[in-house]
Order: sequence, then structure tokens, then C-alpha cells
Amino acid sequence: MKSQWIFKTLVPHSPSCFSSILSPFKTQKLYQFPSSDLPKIVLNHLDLSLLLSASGKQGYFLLGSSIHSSFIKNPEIFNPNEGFKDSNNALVVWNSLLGMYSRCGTLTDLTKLFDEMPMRDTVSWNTMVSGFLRNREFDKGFAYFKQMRKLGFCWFDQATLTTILSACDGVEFCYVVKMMHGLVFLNGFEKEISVGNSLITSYFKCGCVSSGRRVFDEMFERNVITWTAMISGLVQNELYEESLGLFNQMRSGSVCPNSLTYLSSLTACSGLQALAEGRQIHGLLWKLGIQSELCIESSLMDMYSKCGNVNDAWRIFESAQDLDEVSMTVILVGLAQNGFEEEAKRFFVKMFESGTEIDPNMLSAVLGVFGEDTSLGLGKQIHSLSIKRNFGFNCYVSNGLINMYSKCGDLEESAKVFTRMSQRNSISWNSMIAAFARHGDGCRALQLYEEMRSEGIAPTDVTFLSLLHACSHVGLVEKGMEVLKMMTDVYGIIPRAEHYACVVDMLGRAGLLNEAKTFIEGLPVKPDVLVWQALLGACSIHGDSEIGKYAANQLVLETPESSVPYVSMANIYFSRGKWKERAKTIKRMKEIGVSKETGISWIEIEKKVHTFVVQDRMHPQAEAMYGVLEELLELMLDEGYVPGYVTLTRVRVSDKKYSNTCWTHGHGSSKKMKSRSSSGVR
DNA sequence: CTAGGGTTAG
Repeated sequence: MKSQWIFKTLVPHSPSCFSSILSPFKTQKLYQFPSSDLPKIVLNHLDLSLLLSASGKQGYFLLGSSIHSSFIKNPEIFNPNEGFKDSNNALVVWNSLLGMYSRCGTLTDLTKLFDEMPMRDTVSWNTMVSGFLRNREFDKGFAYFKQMRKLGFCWFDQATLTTILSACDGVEFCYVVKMMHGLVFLNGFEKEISVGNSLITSYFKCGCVSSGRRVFDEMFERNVITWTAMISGLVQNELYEESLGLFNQMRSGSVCPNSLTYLSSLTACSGLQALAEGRQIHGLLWKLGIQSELCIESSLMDMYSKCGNVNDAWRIFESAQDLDEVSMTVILVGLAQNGFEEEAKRFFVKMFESGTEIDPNMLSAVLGVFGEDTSLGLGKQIHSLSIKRNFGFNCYVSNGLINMYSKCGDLEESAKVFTRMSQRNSISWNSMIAAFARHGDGCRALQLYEEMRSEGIAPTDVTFLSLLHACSHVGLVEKGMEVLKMMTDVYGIIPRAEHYACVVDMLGRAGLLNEAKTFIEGLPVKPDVLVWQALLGACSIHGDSEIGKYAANQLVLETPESSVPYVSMANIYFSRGKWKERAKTIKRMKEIGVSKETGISWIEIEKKVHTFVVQDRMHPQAEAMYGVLEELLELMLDEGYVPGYVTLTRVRVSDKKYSNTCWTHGHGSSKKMKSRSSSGVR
């Protein structure tokens, strides 16, 4: 009875209506259709094909294969005089079955059915091609394509082309796309709008931007999909400005944007951090009344967060009627990247406790929040959660774990995660190299880099940044210079300012201040703030007032409002005992009106956050704390630790000769702390 | 045939 009801109810609707009605079948182990119910009662061939296609799209393998089994039990439905009457009608059903297996990814069933089918047409062959390609069995998929052309049973059509093109989603398929493009022309499909759309999409996914543009320019006719494919393709290739330009061009034309177009344009605004444009699109969405679609809301929240406006993002979040994994991840990352790291972590815990489905994306996002000042406890819990949920295969999650452990101080656990990974991408390698670098193990960092090369993984600019960082902290100056040379000569990666700053830092730390200065002077590009800061920092370490002054002057030119050059110079003079110069520097700093934001630290003890600044004695237990600190410092001095000059000037603990406070669980500017406590975000 | 989120350096 139940099945009859379902069939009668479903048939008139479009497949997208099926999901809620069919959902009980997803989990049910087996659904037995009483053989008498099928198909004589209510279903004709079109009904069945609709139902099968819905089963495939929703992944209801059990329902789909139950329908198949009822065919096997009632073979008479394929008789010309009974069931489907016409062999063409029967073929539609056969093809729908194929499509169901293809979408469910059960390729053995798919092949078996295809081989057993009494007849096949182009749709059958296309389904085979798409089934294998969708499941990334490229050789088999292309083999079917070759076979259908060679045997001449069926000539391919435009659907074949779009099927193959949609499988081409990376640079490695560039040549396939070009081949297909050739076939398009040879077979006269160039006026077919869907084919053009597919070509655009595939070219952009393969990174062939100019080819994608050309297809667009040469198209005979363009619809929403054409424009949207173009706008989103440009976004995927980080050409945000061009993307927004095209969006504007589209709006002044005759084709109307749809939700998807707006989504892509919002992503472009996020990429550009273009708040004004983002707001304008928000306004357009209001006018259209589609501002509260879940996808749109997620995209808006993302845009506001990336533009540094979490408050607006939070407002949307609070007013949203629906939430899902994506929108929660968006707000989590938004909080984290706008200085609310603790809130982001708390948000995650709350979400978990309230039973929200946690997906791999969300896990990797929360792992990205962990920094030096985080205790390992929560990180380990997240690790165990990822094991329970079987997310170990996911590169993003594992990479996040590597970073989390290394930032929280457990280098060996990072290495374990790395070793256990079955699939590694370049970020996995970069993360592990960075982990060794962070822990001062330059040798293992370099060793891992060699391994990476022998595995055939191409290093990226970040790889070299980590390597330079590693060399810098271990004093491997020559090796570092070699790394820089290799980066440009062997891999053709153009160094960014960060790379140069790293080299300056490396030379400077090693005490080669003159070499660092010469290096900067020989740079092919104008040195930026980072470079000068690195030089000045090195001068602070070594107490070099002459080069320090040079660097500080350059820095003042670059960032006149910054207090860094003045403070650093004052510290250098202090360390050299040049009291007059120190006083003069501080006086000038005050005259010009720049001031250093007070550094603030905080620690969370039993869910209460305690904040303190330099020489802070406001806390009721301050004396006891300083007592402990002094004891710790005695121990450090015994171990041979030499307090740095910079910290000496800023921090004095009681009236002892040494000073320092490294005992923090968080640090930053007072401004940041203020915004943390005054915000309503909890 | 177009579509919202995630991991790396400092």
C-alpha cells in the first residue's frame, strides 16, 4: 500500500520534490516492492524514469536497485504488448536505470546492466562515459567514448561533449579540453550554447583563462549560464576585478542575473575585500527579495567577514532562519580571522554539543584557529573526533592537524599525522616543513624538502618561505642563499617581499648586518616595510645603532605613523648605554605624535580571563605572581638564557637586574582586547 | 552547461 501511495504522489512532481518524501528510504536497509504493485498499477515509462533519476540524484541506491529487481521479477513489462508497449519506451527505462547506477557510483552494476541491455543508443553510451568519469575512472570513461566513435554504433552528440568537458576540472585535463574544442568545430556544435558554456567552464577550471575568454567572445548567443560561467570562472582564477566588471556589463545588458550569478559576484567582492561593491550587491538582493536564501546568506556573511566586518556578518547569522554546515563554517572562520579566535573555538564547541553535523570542512576550519597560545586539550579532542568520523582521508583535515600540533608545541605528533596520511598535497608538505622550521629543526626541514622533490611534488613559494625561515633560525646562511637561488633558477618562482625579508632576517640574525644591507641595496624591487623591519630587528638583536638608524629612517619613510622605528632605536641605544640618544629618540617620537599601543597579555584560568600589562600590579595576587616569575627567571638564567635587550627596556619585574615576561597565554594590542570584551559575540 | 564554506609562511 505504501509504495502505491508514494508512486501516485511522486509522479506529477519534479525530481527535486522527491528528497523529503524519499528520505526514509535512504537509511532503510532494503525496500521490497510487492511485485504486484509494479508497474501495471500507476506507472508508465516516464514516471519510472523520473523516479529512477531522482533515486540517482539523491543517492538512493537501495530504492533504485529495488525498482530494478522488481523489473527482473516481472520481465513481462518489457514485452511489446504488455508493459511499456514500445521498445523506445523500454529504452528510456533502461537508460534511466543506467543513470541511477552511474550516479550512485556502483560501477560494477552499471557495466553489468549495460552489457545485458538488449539495445543501446547515444544516451546509453553517454551515461557510461559520464558514470566512469564522474567516479574519476578516466581511462575507462574515455575508452567508452573511443569505442562509441570507433564502432560507429552511435555517433556522439552535444551531451557527450558536455559530459566529458565537465569531468575536466584541473590543469591536467587541459589537452582534453582542447581536443574536445576541436571536435566541437569538426562536428558543427559551435553554435550550441550548452557546449560553449561547458567549454568556458572547463577552460577556466584548467586555468586556461584566455581560451575561456575567447570562447565567450566568439559565442553566437549567451544566456545566464554563459555569463555566470564566465563570472565564476574569473573568480576561480582570482581575477576578481575583471569578474565584477563583467557582472556590471551583464547588468546593463538584456540577460538577467540569477542567484548563482550573485553568488559568484559576492565571492569576487570577498576576494577584493570590496566592501562598497559587496554592499551594493546586498542591496540588489534585497530589491529582488532573495537576500534570505541560505546560499546567499552564507555568501554575504563571507563577504562581510573577509572585508573585516564581522559584525555585519554576525547580524545576518543571527537573523538567518536556516543554518547548515556551510553557513556555520563561514561564521566560524569570520570570527577567527577578525580577532575572535577564542569565540570561534567556543562557537565550534557549542555547535558540536548541540548536535550539529560536523563535516570535514568545518573541522579543518576550526583547526586553523589554533595558534601558539592554545592549549592542546581541545586540539586533541578534535583529532579524536576526526578519527571517529573517519575524516583521516581528508587532506584539509590532516593538514590542519599537522599545523595545530606544531603550533601547540607537539612536533612529533605533527610528524605522526603527516606520516600516516595516504594522500598528501603540496600544502601537507609545506605544513610539515614549516613545522620543523618553527621548532628550529632546520635539518629535518631541509631533509623533508629533498624528500618532497624526490616524490615529484612541486614546491611552491610558501615552501621556500618555510625553508628560508628554517635556515634563518638555525644560522644556515649559505644554505639559505642557495635555497633562494634555486627557487628562482630551478623553479622560476619570483620571490616576493616576504622572501627577501626572510633572507634579510637570516643574514641579520647571523650578525651579517653589512651583508644584509648590501643585499637590500641589490634587490630588483623596492624594499618594503617587512624588509626594513627585518633589518631593524636584526640590529636590535646585535645592538647595531649605525645600520639600525639607516633601517629606521627608511621605515619612517615607509610608515610615518608607526612607532616601531622609534621604539627599536630607543632599545638599541639603551643596550649600548647611549642614554642621550635614547632620550632624544623618545622625545622625537612624542613630538611627532606617534605612540606605541600598550601591549597587553591575558591568560584564561578556570574560565576567567585575567589581563595584564607591563609592570602591572593591579591584580590582587600580583606579588605572588612576580615571585613565581622571578623564580622561573632564576632557573632560566641558570640554564644559560640571556634576556633580550628589547624586552629588557619594556619590562621590568620588581627591581631586580633582569626582567622579562614570557609567561603569557595571549598577547596583542590593547585595542584588540577592548574589542574582544566589548563585542556582543559570544 | 552556471552555484555559498575549509588547510600552509609572517
